[in-house]
Amino acid sequence: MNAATGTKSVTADEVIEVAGRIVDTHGADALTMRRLADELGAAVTSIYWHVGNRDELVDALVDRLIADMGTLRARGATPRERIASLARAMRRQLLERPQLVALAHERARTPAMFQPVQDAIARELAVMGLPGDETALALRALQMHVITSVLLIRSIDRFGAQEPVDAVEVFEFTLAAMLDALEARARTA
Amino acid sequence: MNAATGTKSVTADEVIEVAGRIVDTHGADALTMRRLADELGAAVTSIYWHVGNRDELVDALVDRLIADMGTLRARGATPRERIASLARAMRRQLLERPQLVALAHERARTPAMFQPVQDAIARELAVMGLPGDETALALRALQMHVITSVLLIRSIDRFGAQEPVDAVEVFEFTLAAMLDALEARARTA
DNA sequence: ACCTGAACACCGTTCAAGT
DNA sequence: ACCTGAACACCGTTCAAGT
Repeated sequence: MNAATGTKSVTADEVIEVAGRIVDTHGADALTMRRLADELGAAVTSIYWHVGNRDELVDALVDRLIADMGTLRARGATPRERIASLARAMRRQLLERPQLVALAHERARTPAMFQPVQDAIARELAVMGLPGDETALALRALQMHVITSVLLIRSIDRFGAQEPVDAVEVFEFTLAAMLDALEARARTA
Repeated sequence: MNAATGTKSVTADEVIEVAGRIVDTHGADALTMRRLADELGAAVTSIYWHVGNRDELVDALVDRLIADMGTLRARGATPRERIASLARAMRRQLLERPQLVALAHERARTPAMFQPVQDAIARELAVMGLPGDETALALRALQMHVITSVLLIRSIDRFGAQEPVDAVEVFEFTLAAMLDALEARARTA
């Protein structure tokens, strides 16, 4: 507390937390320095002292998202089922904070977000018998599919069809198709 | 030409065209009313008279993109090859103006963009023998795949793998996997 | 019908000044 | 070390005033 002005003292962690709440509930555009200052009960300029400028603040937000991503565990007996379970778990986790995921994606931090599952999936692909030189492609395709289903979650329902299609159904259809293809590749190799 | 002020007269078409060039070459964020006015050689406020506000201007830009999308023709002998050719043609066309595609997507106009190919692909799916009640899902999945490959084009290369993977390769892998799955569904039905 | 500048309410950011 | 208000250069938009 600042005795002279009557305004609260603020920490960097506090700034980041409130900023994260604004992004989660009102979207990235709603994160303005003035609104943030208001909700913190501090002057706009004090934010700059703690976290640098808006760009660095968003970077800190993304860093925290990545750090918060707990290590996901594979479930199932076969490599196919274990890969599917990892993809679903990742998707579920990312869907809790889609706004922040979009921010992370814009800043090319998607790789970092996928790091926890990346190695686990690669291991399952090896068990499955996929040739080593096809692992990179498979990982990329799977990651694309997961991130897509999170980033495009809002639009998929109104994707211009006569009947509405469930987002999960689309996700599962393509995931199954990819796993079929990977198993086929492993079999012929 | 306005004789009194020496500034050029401007038409709505002109505004939209210059705005489109700014978006294509410098991105959507670069499209500010003041910059647009500068490049047009007119006052900021005259833009409002011709195209309404920024929001309506972007809508007009998207409308024009959709209108410009020529009807794409399928190539190949089999339904599978014809669907693949439509997906590739669509992708190629959208890749010419990725910034505008992103704008159209944000505004939920993706369905309209896909309208030209939507019907053509549905026809091929019917020839292939896919049950009618699975057509909507297949269309949605294919559209998701095409739009993804355009929207995520910038990030795919740095997607955090050891070796870089070609974007076209990822696109073709998943496309082939989906077509395999659809053919299998058609066969068992 | 068309174009204009002035004005308003927003942005992010810098900086000198406080304690 | 931490917080502040004033000021600057940007935004989009409105409006009364011109021709």
